[in-house]
Amino acid sequence: MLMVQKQKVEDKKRDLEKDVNVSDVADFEPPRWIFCFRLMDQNVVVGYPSNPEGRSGSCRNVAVERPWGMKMQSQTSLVRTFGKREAEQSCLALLQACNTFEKLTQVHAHLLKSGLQNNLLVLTKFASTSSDLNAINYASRILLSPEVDTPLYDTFLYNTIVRAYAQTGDYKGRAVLVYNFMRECGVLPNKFTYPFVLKACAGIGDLNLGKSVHGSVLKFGFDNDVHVQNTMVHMYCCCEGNVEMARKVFDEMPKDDSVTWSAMIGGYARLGLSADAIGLFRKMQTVGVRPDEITMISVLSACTDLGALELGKWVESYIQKEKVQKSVELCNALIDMFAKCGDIDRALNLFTNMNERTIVSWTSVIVGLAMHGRGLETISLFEEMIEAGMVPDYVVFIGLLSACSHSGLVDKGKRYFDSMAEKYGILPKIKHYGCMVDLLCRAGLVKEALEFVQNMPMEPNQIILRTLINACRAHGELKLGESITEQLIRNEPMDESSYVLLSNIYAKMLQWEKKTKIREEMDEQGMRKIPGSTMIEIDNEMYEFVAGDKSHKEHKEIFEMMDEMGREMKRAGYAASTSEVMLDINEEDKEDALNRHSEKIAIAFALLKTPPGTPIRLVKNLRVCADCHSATKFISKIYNREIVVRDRNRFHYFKDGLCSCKDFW
DNA sequence: GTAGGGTTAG
Repeated sequence: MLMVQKQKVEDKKRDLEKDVNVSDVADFEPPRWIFCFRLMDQNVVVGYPSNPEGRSGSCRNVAVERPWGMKMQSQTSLVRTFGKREAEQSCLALLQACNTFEKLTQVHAHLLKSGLQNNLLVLTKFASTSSDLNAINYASRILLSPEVDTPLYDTFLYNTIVRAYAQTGDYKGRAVLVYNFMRECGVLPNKFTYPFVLKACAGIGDLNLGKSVHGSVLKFGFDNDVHVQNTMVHMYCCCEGNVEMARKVFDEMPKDDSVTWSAMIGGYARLGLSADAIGLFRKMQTVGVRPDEITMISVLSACTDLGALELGKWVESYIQKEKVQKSVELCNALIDMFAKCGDIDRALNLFTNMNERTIVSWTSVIVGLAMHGRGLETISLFEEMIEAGMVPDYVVFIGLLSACSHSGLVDKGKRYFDSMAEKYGILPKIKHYGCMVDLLCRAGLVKEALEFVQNMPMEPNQIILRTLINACRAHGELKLGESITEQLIRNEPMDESSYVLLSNIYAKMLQWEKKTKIREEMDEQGMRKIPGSTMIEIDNEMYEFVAGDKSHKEHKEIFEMMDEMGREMKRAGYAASTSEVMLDINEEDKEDALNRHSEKIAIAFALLKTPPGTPIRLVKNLRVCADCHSATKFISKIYNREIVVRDRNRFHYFKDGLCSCKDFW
């Protein structure tokens, strides 16, 4: 008679929806050994199926409860009836049925009152499955209290708490504390403890603890456990400056699997060592380890970083061919890759054909469109997203605001910024303020931008100050720029980019002595300007050029090509924009310096290496300079080539002497 | 009860 049909439960659930307490319990998804639970005169009955051996088909009431006015069988009688494990499971069922921390404490108090003492197994299990920090704290407080004696489950219990904290966003440090406490109590870690605590170390970048855990792993001989070592690789990759150590662990592992390779490839990719990531992926294939979906996501992220569209396309076909499972996340990575490697239409195409989209899918296309300067499309896509019932998060607003900024949509940007808090309840973070400063600065509203910064609820960061300084330089507010830069250098005296900014301002003010002094100071401190570089992919190989680069074996031919380009451009009416050159040299030398920019070298190389009419794709590490921008426009017309340039923050499509950015960048 | 992944202003 306790065989309640599913339909009946559903009906009851619906009837009782108004009653918060009961429906909370009814929402509970029962573990598999509990086959039914039903609501009977407002009592909750947890029923068991026939036991695994197939004895007795009847179910017994293990816990009968009037909503939150508890009437429980005592633990001893539960144990007598069902054995220890089942008794614990029934407690767990009740605790899991609490979907709020408040309910948890209530139920736990009742359990204690009914003689079901501190059931640590149940509590820690609850904490580990809960994302509620309060629940984890509550359980760990009990576990760590001195009067608790946990002879049976020592390591397991600690593992559970360490794991729960390791999975939190901001409290991974507590996982480390619990681990330390566990060691102090003389509880030995096992092979499951290490991945948890290493993950926490990785999350907070605690290299010292990571190393000491590594020592402990060696001491107890867990260094032949592939799971432990995989997390070790991950940990070293996440702790700054220790890729070499990660690689050492990786190289010395007696056996590895796709996870090991993913950890190492992903580590390289996250650190921006994209060429290493791709190289290791190629090695992985020669070794014969089958890459999985997650490997492919890391590889795609490396392609995205390099702007390696051809390689990215190859990865896509590889995914098809090898039938790698195409999850939403993998699709998102593909969309991001195509968008950032310059094939935004392919990205849009993939996006439209997805049957399930997450906020990340939307964000990827929105950011992609923003990078391509397609501001109005970005906005309509955002509106479409809202209509589709997606809840916007703070990341998508960064994409949206930067779209407004790249397309000069000042009023729209301001409106969306205000709507964040008003309409969507998202408090703008410093990055959103940064977007707004950028928006105002690009539109030439330097004074308004300054006012905006002064009225911000937080202190401006270095990025915002730099945006202001660049705007001051571009719009002739040199004195103001100088004073902000000096402030910037006082804040962070060891950052070379501030010195570069200041020296650029002095160049523009024609104050060569001050500029030389800055350069000397930089030399004294051993600082160097980041050299501008341009990358190009030809026949699946990436080539990188810096200004005046003669490292390529065909540099003679390349420079001849550049001379020819220069002659053709002059004939077509090109004049070098020497005002951007920040060197104290004469006009002729300035022109020469411009001609040797890495972008022009890469274009000359591409003209030599690719058949007429094929598009040229370039990836720069800095923003494209005014002279290269103008020169590239000329070249696109003279040589009848589509030239796609991804610079530090957006795409430029050069065709027939025009650029898609409409000279606004 | 075990590991590994993606989106973020200049």
